[in-house]
Amino acid sequence: MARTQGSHSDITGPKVRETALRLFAQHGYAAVSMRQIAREVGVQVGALYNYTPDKQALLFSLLKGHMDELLATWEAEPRPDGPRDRLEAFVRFHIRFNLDRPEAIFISYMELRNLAPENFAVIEAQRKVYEGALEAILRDGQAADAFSVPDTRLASYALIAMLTGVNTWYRAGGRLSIEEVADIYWDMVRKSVSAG
Amino acid sequence: MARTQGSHSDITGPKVRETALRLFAQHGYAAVSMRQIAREVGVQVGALYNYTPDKQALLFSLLKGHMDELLATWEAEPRPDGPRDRLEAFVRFHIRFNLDRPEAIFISYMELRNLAPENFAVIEAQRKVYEGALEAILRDGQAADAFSVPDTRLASYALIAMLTGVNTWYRAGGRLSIEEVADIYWDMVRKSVSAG
DNA sequence: CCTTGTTCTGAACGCATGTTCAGTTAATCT
DNA sequence: AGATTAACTGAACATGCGTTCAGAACAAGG
Repeated sequence: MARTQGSHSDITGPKVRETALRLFAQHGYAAVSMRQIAREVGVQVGALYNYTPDKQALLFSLLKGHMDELLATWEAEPRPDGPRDRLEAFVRFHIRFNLDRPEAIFISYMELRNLAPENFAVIEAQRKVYEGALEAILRDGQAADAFSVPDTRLASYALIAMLTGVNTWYRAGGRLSIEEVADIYWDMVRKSVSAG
Repeated sequence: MARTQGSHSDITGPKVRETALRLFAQHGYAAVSMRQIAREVGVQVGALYNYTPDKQALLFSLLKGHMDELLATWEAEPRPDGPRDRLEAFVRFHIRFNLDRPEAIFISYMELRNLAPENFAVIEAQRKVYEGALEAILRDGQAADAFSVPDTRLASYALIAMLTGVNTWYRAGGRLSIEEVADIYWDMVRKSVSAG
């Protein structure tokens, strides 16, 4: 046997990526085999290599695609005036974006160490750009006396961790909507950087 | 060849655990082989099985030991009066404890999914006990009007994530001491649960 | 010194891994 | 309809995996 009925790269290609994303998120990159991905896609393992040069490139491509989307979406967001509203926009964007694609978020935090060094450097640089946006907001707010944040670098780490943590417990269909969650987190963030 | 000079279980045993902890933290459980552990310990792979029935038990033993220590140490901590001081004690304890053993903390968050289901249940229950202590503090503080935290469950998740995130960036010998870091985090936590 | 028990080696087991490739079939183009 | 290209199969490759075990070398106790 060989090429199967209805087979097409426009279908199989995305399917490979979706399946890999799901399995990597579920079991971890190292614990997932190419054969396992192939089985769930519905092809033989050799066929996967029409869509990725190797397993490592598949992981990198998923992470890179995710980071590109993150940065592009953030760039396209409306940019309110004033540090307070800007911070609120960041908080709500981050929570919404994260909860909309939990698997991609998950592997982009968990599988960094499974990236080859040169791939890691690329993703890490993109993450720094994104997190730098938050720190810039804090710095501006501090300079304008809108916030009380002596160490903006550290505060940005603290807030990012807090916001990203939402993915560890939130499940769609729970008792809170994404908007309600964002409200509560924004309230805590707002107070944490206030003069208090 | 067989038993080597100076070999003793009091030496090799801990060495196996330390090495496994370090390698699991560095590369992930699934990516580390028993042969790799053996090589760094300085024995042949078969010798490892004098110290663990299998690889899974080694991971579980490390996580279990860590959680036992966490709970025992927290129980032994002084328990100040009043929600405010109690929260401060928790924050400072958590940061200090985490920064003192970054590798154990790291794998206890990253390798949960590599635990067999029955092992996972044990660790998860212990973690709930620990995180429950934070939520209890928040609940008491809310009841006593010391805090303004409408959703104590969610707030406990948010704070735990924020505090645990310190391990992702803190490196010993950096520009801030552990005490200084704890001061800054406590300031943010205090404000985030205040009436603001 | 000799025995007993501990600790380790070296080799093997069966199986899974990532990757390659010649050959085959389906889809597409002329 | 025939030729060409795209998509996939099935099998193979070398390597690595977790685990087991008989036997050898060491340490400890009498």
